[in-house]
Amino acid sequence: MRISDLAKATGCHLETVRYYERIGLLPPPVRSKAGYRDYRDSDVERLRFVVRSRALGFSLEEIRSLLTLASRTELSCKQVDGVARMHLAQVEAKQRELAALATELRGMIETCHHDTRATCAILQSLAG
Amino acid sequence: MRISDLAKATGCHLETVRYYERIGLLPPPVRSKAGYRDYRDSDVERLRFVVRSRALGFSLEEIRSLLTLASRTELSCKQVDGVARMHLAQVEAKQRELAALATELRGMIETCHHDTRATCAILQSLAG
DNA sequence: ACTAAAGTCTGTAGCTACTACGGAGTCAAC
DNA sequence: GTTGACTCCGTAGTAGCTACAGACTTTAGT
Repeated sequence: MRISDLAKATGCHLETVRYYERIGLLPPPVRSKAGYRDYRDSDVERLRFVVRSRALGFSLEEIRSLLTLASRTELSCKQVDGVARMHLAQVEAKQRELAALATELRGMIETCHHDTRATCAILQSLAG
Repeated sequence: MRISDLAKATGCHLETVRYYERIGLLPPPVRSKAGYRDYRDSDVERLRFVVRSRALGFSLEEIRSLLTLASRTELSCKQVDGVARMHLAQVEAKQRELAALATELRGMIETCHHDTRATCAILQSLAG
């Protein structure tokens, strides 16, 4: 399977596949005589895992950890759970941050009387 | 006023001040004989505007626009309003995205029976 | 067999918004 | 005069890609 097939099978951008290999997130695949990358089904699985984890907002470092953890199937999944909970906590923190932002932005926008910029409530609010 | 004073007065990191100057967000200030930057009160105001806008999540390009708009005090603030509303819409979009993420993460975490990694619902969910 | 198009290779540079460094010069206090 | 704090500039690093350029290979069509 060539790199474009892998990309299609996973929904991952082709250049991103090479990037993931470069940073060691994907193992270097076998090469054809001409030097073309040749992927297996297991590579599709691994990259799917990465793509799905990225879609859930995990960082590449978190994904690296998850992949390492996943490889030892016989051990407890406590640490996996830990990574997921930690990430959820970060997402929730970001949610609170954005909620505060949105409230403030809405306040600013509502206060504006749509007059000239000299008296614009938005600009005044941004000025502090 | 020297750069560290400006930084203190605005809560902006010192190196960030130089960065903002380099990218043209702040005007190059007068220099002392020895080449040290010498800031005025108007620079404090402008940088405060930038810092506050950044805290509200505006991008540097949006801030650049806002600063340009703000300088023509006699004109309507319609465009200012537009920038703010656009930004709010982006924040709200991000909120929806994070809400979906959080829901999915919570589902994953709750489904996990805390057994071995081979049967871990989190890992299975990430695998697709 | 020949050609043209499509695919692949590597390495490098760009993006956002900073932050950190090295090595040199400057200023203020003791 | 010397120590320490400050400032200067230019460059490189961060995350997570994405986009080239220029060379090579494969594939499809004639």
